[in-house]
Amino acid sequence: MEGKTINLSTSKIGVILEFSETERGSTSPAGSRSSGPSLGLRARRFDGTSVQPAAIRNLLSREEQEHLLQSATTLSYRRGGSIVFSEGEHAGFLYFIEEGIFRISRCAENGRRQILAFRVSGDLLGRPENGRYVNSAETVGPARVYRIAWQRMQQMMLAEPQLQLHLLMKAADDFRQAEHRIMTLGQQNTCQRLASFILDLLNLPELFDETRSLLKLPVNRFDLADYLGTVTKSSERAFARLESQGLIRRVTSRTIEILDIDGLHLVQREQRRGHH
Amino acid sequence: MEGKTINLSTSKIGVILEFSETERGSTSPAGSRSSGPSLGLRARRFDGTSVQPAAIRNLLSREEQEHLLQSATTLSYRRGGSIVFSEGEHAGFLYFIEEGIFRISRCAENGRRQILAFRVSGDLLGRPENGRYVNSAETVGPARVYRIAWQRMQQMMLAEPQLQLHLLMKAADDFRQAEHRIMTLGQQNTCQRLASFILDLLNLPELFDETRSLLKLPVNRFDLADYLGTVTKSSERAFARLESQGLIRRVTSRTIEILDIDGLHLVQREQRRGHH
DNA sequence: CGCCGACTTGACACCAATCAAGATAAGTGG
DNA sequence: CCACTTATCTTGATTGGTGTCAAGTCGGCG
Repeated sequence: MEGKTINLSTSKIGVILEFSETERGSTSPAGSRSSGPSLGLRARRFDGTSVQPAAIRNLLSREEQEHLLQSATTLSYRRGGSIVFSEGEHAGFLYFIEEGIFRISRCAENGRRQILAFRVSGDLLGRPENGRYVNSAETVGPARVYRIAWQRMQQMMLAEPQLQLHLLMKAADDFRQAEHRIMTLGQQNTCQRLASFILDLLNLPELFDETRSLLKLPVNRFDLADYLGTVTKSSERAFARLESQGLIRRVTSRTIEILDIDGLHLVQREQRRGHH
Repeated sequence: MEGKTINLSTSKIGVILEFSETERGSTSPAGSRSSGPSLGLRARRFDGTSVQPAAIRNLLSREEQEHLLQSATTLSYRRGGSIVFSEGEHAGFLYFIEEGIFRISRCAENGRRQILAFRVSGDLLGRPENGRYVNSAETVGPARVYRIAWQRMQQMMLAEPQLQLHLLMKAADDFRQAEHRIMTLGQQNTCQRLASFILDLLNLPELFDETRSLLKLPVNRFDLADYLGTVTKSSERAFARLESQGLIRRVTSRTIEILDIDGLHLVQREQRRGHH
């Protein structure tokens, strides 16, 4: 499960681990699983919020980043469904996403899984709570991260106030995204949530072929349902509804053609219950 | 609307403003309004998560806190429904809650209001996004805050890394609470959400008279519905259901008797759809 | 007393979850 | 290369939950 040494384009890293797919990535009774294409995501927001990525990424100078990365280890994941860390584990590391999509999930007391968020390049994984991870992180397709021990991280934060500020803004950033999700889950029905999800994905150039208006869905139906807070049947119905309204067209199960972006925005704005 | 000078127990502050109630606190078409009793909340988490408040509050030494507060202005609100700041305004200040409950809300594009969170003593209000507030903050009953200009705050953060760390942990704290809400809104039906809300409130000694098992609800039905992501009718139905199951008893509209805490926990754990 | 706001409830239509079962695609071994 | 297995995607029928509209009740206040 480890050993192969490769070069990371943005920095020189010591130890490199290479993960092969070892197990099913899902803790859900639904038995979710993800596998996707090779994705090279940019540091663009997953949700629709307008944040200048550069302003956040450039909080650290080139040298500081290099310095930070000298304490880091790179992990590569070949496939989707690989577990980065699991809910309840001792939180040893902070992870920086270099490439790929990750799903952040948590199991409710009744056993149902909720996908709290998807994370993309430039995002952080693994904030601890009382020394333990409270969420699980798994890959959705091939991915690469580098990680730093939290212990080391804390030392560096004390020495480098800028690094703290970086983390602060990242946390605030994730917080805004979480608020966005609260709005979606609190006010929109399944169909609207799906429309919101699609519109979010359109912001990722790696998934959206703008010339042909084709969107590649990075997740399967189980993951999608667990993200939208519903079941596969309902998300399926939502697809059917959007298609019947002529807003999208299902090409394959993982590819949809976007026919009417403005229409999708209108769906979002509707009152929760049909049309009034 | 201003002028009266009083003493703040924890520090000496220069300018003191006293707010009288000036307007309806709601931007919702539902026309929500809150008024409550005088509440002196401790720095205890609103939701059920276990966080050591002391560990967070004591990040700053007594002297540092005093120093921080010398740049602060205290605002007092006599009643609920007072606007601290509104969504879209220029974000001039960071607010520290000294006493009282606040609701954090945002208007969706369709005009519906969502209450994202309630905030209590020890929490922060007014994180900006691109220089503007993205949420509105209003009082829920009498309250007192002190505020510091963000410009001043940034200066002090550069000089005091510990202050940054304090804010970082606060942001992470709010983030955890937001994740908790995502779980609730994504997986639970209205009845379960109400049970969760009630269980959260039981942690606030100011609202829960443990000896008589009486809980004072700090919000009206409109606020409650906007918090649970539903309408008054449904939250009312949820009350009726919990009452018919013998878990609570409605004494007045703002007071309920808690009959079976364990039963409320069981309701939370149910599958979303009834009983299976 | 009568107004007014907030709380409560009923009737109805629609949405969503559950249980199933069929259809499609992908991977596997002969 | 084809038949088989397997996983995933898709689709009905039923039942219960939820939003909308509307009407009625309670309590405070002038």
